Amino acid sequence: MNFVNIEQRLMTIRVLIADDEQNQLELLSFNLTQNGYSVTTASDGQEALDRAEELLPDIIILDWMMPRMSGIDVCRHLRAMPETKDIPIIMLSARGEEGDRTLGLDVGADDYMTKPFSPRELVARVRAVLRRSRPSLMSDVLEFEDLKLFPASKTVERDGEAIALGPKEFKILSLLLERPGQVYSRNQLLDHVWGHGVYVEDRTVDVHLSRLRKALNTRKGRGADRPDLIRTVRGSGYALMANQPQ
Amino acid sequence: MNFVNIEQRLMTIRVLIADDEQNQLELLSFNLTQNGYSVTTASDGQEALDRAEELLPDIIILDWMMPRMSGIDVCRHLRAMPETKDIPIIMLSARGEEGDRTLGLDVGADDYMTKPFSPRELVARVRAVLRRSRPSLMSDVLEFEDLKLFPASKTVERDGEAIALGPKEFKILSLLLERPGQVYSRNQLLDHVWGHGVYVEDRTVDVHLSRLRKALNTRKGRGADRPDLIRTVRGSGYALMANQPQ
DNA sequence: CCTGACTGTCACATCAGTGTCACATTCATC
DNA sequence: GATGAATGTGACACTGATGTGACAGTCAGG
Repeated sequence: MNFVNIEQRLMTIRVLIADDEQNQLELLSFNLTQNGYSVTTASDGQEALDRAEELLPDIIILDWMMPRMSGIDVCRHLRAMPETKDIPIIMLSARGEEGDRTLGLDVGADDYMTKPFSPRELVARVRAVLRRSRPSLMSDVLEFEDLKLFPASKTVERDGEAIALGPKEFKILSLLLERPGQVYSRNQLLDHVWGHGVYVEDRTVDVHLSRLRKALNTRKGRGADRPDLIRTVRGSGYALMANQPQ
Repeated sequence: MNFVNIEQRLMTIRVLIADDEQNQLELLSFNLTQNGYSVTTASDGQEALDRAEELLPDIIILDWMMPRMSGIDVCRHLRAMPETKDIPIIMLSARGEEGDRTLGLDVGADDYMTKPFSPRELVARVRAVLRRSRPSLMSDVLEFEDLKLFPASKTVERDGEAIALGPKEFKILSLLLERPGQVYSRNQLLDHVWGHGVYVEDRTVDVHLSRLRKALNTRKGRGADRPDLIRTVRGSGYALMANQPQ
C-alpha cells in the first residue's frame, strides 16, 4: 500500500550504479531508491557493462576503480556502442585519483564526483545531469511527430485524435517515446514493461506491438490510415521512427 | 456546521509545510489552519517530498535548511516530477542564508521569505502566490464542462440542475475538479478524501465513485442520462474527462 | 429509542486486457 | 525464386479489475 508514489510516477527513471565497495553501493542504491528511482546495481566493470546493454538505463553511475574493468573502460565501451552512447554517465573516484577528472570527462562522462560525498549530493547531481541531457524525462508530455502522450492523464493522441490504449500498450509507447529511434529488443521491452523476472513468451511482445500499431494507425473516420511510426528491426526489436525506409 | 465567512471558500486548499524547527512549524501550521487551509506538516526534507507526492497539495512551504534533504533539493525534485511540477512553492530561510534568494527562485520557488516573519505575513504570501498561480482555487466555483461545484455552499450542479452529494462524494469530486484529466489512484483518493492513515478498503473508493457517477449522470426528469465525465483508468485510478474515448 | 442520511463491506455480475496459438506474410540468403 | 526463420495478426479462453445492488453499522437530531 505504499508503492503508490513509485507506481504512480509516470515515468520511472532507471539508474544503473556500479561500485565494487559493497557498503557504498548499498548506501547509494538505497538513497536513489528512496528518491523514486528504479535502481540496478553492478559490482564490477564487466557486470556494469552487461547490465547497461541489457537495461538501457536513463543514467549510469560508475566507480573509477573496479575489478575486471575500470570505470574508464566501461565508459569507453558504452560510448562506443550506438545504443548506449547517449546515456549520461557520472564517474566517481576516490580522493587521490584526482587529476583524472579531465580524463573522466574526456572519455565522455557527463559529471565527475570525488569521494567522499553525501548520498544527497549524488542524488542532486543525478537530477542535474538528467535535466541537462534528457529534458524529455522531465516533461509532462512526450511527443514524436504527430503523436502526443500525456503521462499525467495516461492519455495519447495522434494528429489530435484521442487514442485508447491498454496499460501495456501505453507503457510500451511511453518507453519508445523516451528515446525515439532507439531499438528496443523484445527482452528489453519485457524487462521494462512487464517487469524484471516476469515470465511471458517473447511473441507476446509482438502481439502487443501489433495491437499498438493498429490503435495508433487506424483512423476512426473512414480516411486512410496514418503512417506507421513503429519500425520493426528484424532480428533486433522495435523502434519509433518516421519516414519508414519503405 | 454553517460558518459563514470569507474564508469559507478556502476550505479545500491543501498546504504542505516543512520545517525542522518544531515550534515554528506548529505556529505557522496553527495560523494557516485558522485561516481555513487544510494543513499537512513535515519535519524534514525527505518527509516533505514523500508527503508532497502523496498529497499533491495546492501549495508547499519549504524551509531552506532541513535534515535529510534541503529545501532546495526538495524543490528540485518536485519540479522534476510531472505531477508536482506545477505546485507553487514558498521557500523560507533564516537570516544569514540570504543571497541564496537567487538560487531559491532559480530552482523554481515561487516566492521567498526571510525569517523572521509574522505568521500573518506568511498567510498573505500564500494567498498572493495562490492567486497568481492557481486562480481557479481562489474562485468561488470549480467548473468542468457543464458541471459546477461551489465550495462555499458545498453544492454542485450539472447542466443547471442541483445535484445532492454526500460529504465523501463531494470531496472526491472537488479533488477531481481541481485537476481535470489528472489520474488519481485509489490510494491518493483515500489519502485526500478519507485522510492519511485511515484504513478502509480500496474497493470502498469504487463504491463511492459509482455513487458519485450515478448522482451526476441521472437526470431527474425522464430525459436520457447525461454523459459520464468520470473516466476509469484501469489499473490506475480515476480522472475527469469529457468525450470519453469509446 | 426512532429516523434518516451516510458509510464501509460483501457478493455477484461484467468486462477489458492479456497471453498463447495457429496460420498468414515477409525477409534474408542462397 | 526457393526455403527456413522471423514477424504480423485474428481468434479465443482466462483472469483480475471494476460496477453496483444489498445490507448492516454509525451517528446526529429529534
